[in-house]
Amino acid sequence: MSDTKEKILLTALRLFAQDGYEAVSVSAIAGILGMTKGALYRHYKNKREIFDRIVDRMVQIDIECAKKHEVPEVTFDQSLSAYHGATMDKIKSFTTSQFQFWTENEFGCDFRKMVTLEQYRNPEIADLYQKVFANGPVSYMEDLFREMMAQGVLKNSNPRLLALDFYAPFHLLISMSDAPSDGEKAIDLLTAHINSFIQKNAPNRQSQ
Amino acid sequence: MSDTKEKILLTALRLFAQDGYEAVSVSAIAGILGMTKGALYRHYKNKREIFDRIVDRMVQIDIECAKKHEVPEVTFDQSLSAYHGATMDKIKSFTTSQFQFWTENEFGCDFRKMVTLEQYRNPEIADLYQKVFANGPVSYMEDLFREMMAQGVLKNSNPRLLALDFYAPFHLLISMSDAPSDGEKAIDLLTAHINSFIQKNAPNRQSQ
DNA sequence: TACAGTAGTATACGAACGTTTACTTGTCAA
DNA sequence: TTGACAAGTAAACGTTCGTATACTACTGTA
Repeated sequence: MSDTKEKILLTALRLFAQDGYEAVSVSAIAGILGMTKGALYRHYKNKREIFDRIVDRMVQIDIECAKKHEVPEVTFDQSLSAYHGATMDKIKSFTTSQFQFWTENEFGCDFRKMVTLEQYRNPEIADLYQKVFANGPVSYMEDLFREMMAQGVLKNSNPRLLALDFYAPFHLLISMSDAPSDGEKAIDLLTAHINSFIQKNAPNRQSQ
Repeated sequence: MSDTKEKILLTALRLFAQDGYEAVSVSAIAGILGMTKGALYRHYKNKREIFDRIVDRMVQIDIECAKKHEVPEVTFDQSLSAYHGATMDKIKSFTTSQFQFWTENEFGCDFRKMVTLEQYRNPEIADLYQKVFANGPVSYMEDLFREMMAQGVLKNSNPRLLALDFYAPFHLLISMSDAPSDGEKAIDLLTAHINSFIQKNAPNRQSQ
């Protein structure tokens, strides 16, 4: 059936991520797939629709991902320091899997680049960029950390500043992963950062 | 004399920063300046040359900036904690002035955006992006911190990790500053981050 | 077997692209 | 006063753009 439609979407995304929407021609997309641009219009009504379907796809992936990582409440009693460890482990595994998605998964990586390239000419994409890669994660972590502080599973400090300290290296290491040879693996630096963060911000032990 | 040539350069940069090089037409640049595109070719031999001259200009600004901020050696004896404070104050003022350049100065801000948009299709620009905004600053801070640790004016730890912790919020806050309304000012968060960083990483006092 | 629908090609459309050319000014020194 | 030069316009060049149309081949079903 519509295997072609999917190939068009992925090929277009790959090109949009490298050159930007405007710099990619419909002929180029079709050419890579060994067809003429006329055929492409059987599957999408115009070039813009391909872009929109890509964004739709990402939104759908994001919703599924959020559903999967919905924080299931820890119901049984634990000591604070164990709770800190458990929560932080969850944050750590979620963070590293997100990092791999944005740097190693083809769709994630290309989508991120495409959004990066379109953010300054398209206000909707600018919002999306902030929501997914900048303001959004910081505010999310800020709320999370504030709650953890209130519950005493995180050392008290400025939650927004702490969120910035936690998330910013994630953001920077993604950018650095776009360079061809990085020497040290970005993912190793990320886990080192998270481990150091966890250790530094554990609450003063009052049990165990 | 060549006031027009300068206006062309700045106008082109503004458009390149918003839409990307390919999406900007020569006619658009000329149109904004109230001239026809034919006139533009009196000043630049083609579109690409405008781009190259912009990069040249940035390189020149960078060289001048580096010359101005050449670290003049502190010659007179100081206690370690005072030395830490003095060095960190220098880093702090340099960092905030750099931040303002990339976010508030028109040339700096537009150039940053332009490089961001061109990094995935132009290997030279990719190198430039890494050198100026990612790998470069981290490696620079790493060397600086390593030296400071050796001199005992900074608490011992992993210098690369520390460089990441210091620089990443700078990098992220620049991205966040591109969003129209930020609520809290990015520059205030940056100085809060730096202050917190200085306080956390001061060496254990052994004098004063 | 006839036919409707799908997915493709080939081609054409007008517009816009980067670039070049021929021509018109204004300015200033010989 | 003349003439070279600098800086501009208007128009055209060949190409490519996104999109539309007419037509063809294949496929499954009535």
